[in-house]
Amino acid sequence: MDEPSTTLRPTRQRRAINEALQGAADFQSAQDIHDTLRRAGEKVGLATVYRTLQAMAEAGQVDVLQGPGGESSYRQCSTEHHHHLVCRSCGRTVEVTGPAVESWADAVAREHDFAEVSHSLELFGICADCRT
Amino acid sequence: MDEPSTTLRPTRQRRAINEALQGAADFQSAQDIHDTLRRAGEKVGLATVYRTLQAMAEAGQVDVLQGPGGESSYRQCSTEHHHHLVCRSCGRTVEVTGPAVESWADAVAREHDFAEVSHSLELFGICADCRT
DNA sequence: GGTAGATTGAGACTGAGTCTCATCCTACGG
DNA sequence: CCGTAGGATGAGACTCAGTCTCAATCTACC
Ligand SMILES: [Zn+2]
Ligand SMILES: [Zn+2]
Ligand SMILES: [Zn+2]
Ligand SMILES: [Zn+2]
Repeated sequence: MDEPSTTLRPTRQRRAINEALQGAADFQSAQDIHDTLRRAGEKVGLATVYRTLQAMAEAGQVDVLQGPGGESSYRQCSTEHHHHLVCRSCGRTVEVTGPAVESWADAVAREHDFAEVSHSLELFGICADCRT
Repeated sequence: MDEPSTTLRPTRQRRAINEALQGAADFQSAQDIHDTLRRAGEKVGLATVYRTLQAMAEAGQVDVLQGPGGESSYRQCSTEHHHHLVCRSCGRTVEVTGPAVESWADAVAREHDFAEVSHSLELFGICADCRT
C-alpha cells in the first residue's frame, strides 16, 4: 500500500516551494505559488510545483482544499486533524476542530457498515472584515 | 440576488435528463448522463446536459458531489438538508443527516464572526459488499 | 398562424493538471 | 575527490471537464 520509501531529496525547488508555503497565511493554488516564485526570481517549473505540492500533501505536510471550480489549493497547517472555516471573499482561513463531528462520522460509518471511512468537511462564509 | 424568474421550459431534452436522473441510484457525472442518453437513443447535446444539470442544482432539484478530480456528479436526493456516505469502490450512496454537525457549524461560525456560512461534508468509505 | 424570447448543439475554446523524455543534480561508494 | 545510479527537473505537448458562441429551432402565448 505504501511506496518503498523513495528518498525525497531536498532540492532548491522544493526548498523554494516550502518557503512560499510558509510565507502564506491562506490557501494558494499551485499556479499562485508558481507565480509567486517566478516573481521572486526563483525559476521553478510548473510541473515541479504540481508534483511537489502533491507529494507534500500525500506526506501530510500540507492541507489540500478543493475550490469550487475543482481547483486544489494548498496550505501549511497544524499536523493534527482539523477542518477549515474559509472566507468566500478574501480567503481568510481559520482552523477549527469538531470532536462531535468526528464521533458522529464514526457512528454513521459503523451503522451503515462502511470501512476505511474518511470525511471532507469545510465551512465557507463571509468574515467580519469583508462585511465592511 | 435571484433571477427575474426566467420561465424554464419543459423540453424533450430536460425531460430526458430528468428521467435519466430518476433511474439512477448513485451520483453520475454530466458525461455519464450524456452517454446514457445517447445509448438510449435520445439525442441531447453535451452542453445542454451541463446547462440543465447546473440549473437543476441551483434550483435545488439535484445534489452535486465534487469528485476527487474536481469532477461534479449529480444525484436526485431528498429535498431536506443532508450529507452523503459514499462507497469509494462502487459509488453506492447513502443519505445521512447530522443534527450535531449542523449546530456545531453554526456555533463555529458565530464564534469566529462569519456570516452566510455554508458547509460541505461528505463521508467516503468502502461498503460491506465491496469488502467481499 | 405569428412572434418574442427561451433553448439547443456543433464545434471552438479555456484552463487546470498530467505526461514525456532529454538533461540536470544529489547521494554515496570507492 | 571523482564516478555513477537513479531521483528530480522543465519545456512543451497533451488530456479532459467544462464553457462559450451563435445561428437554427422550439415554446408559450396572443
Ligand atoms: Zn488545515
Ligand atoms: Zn474575508
Ligand atoms: Zn461499494
Ligand atoms: Zn449539513
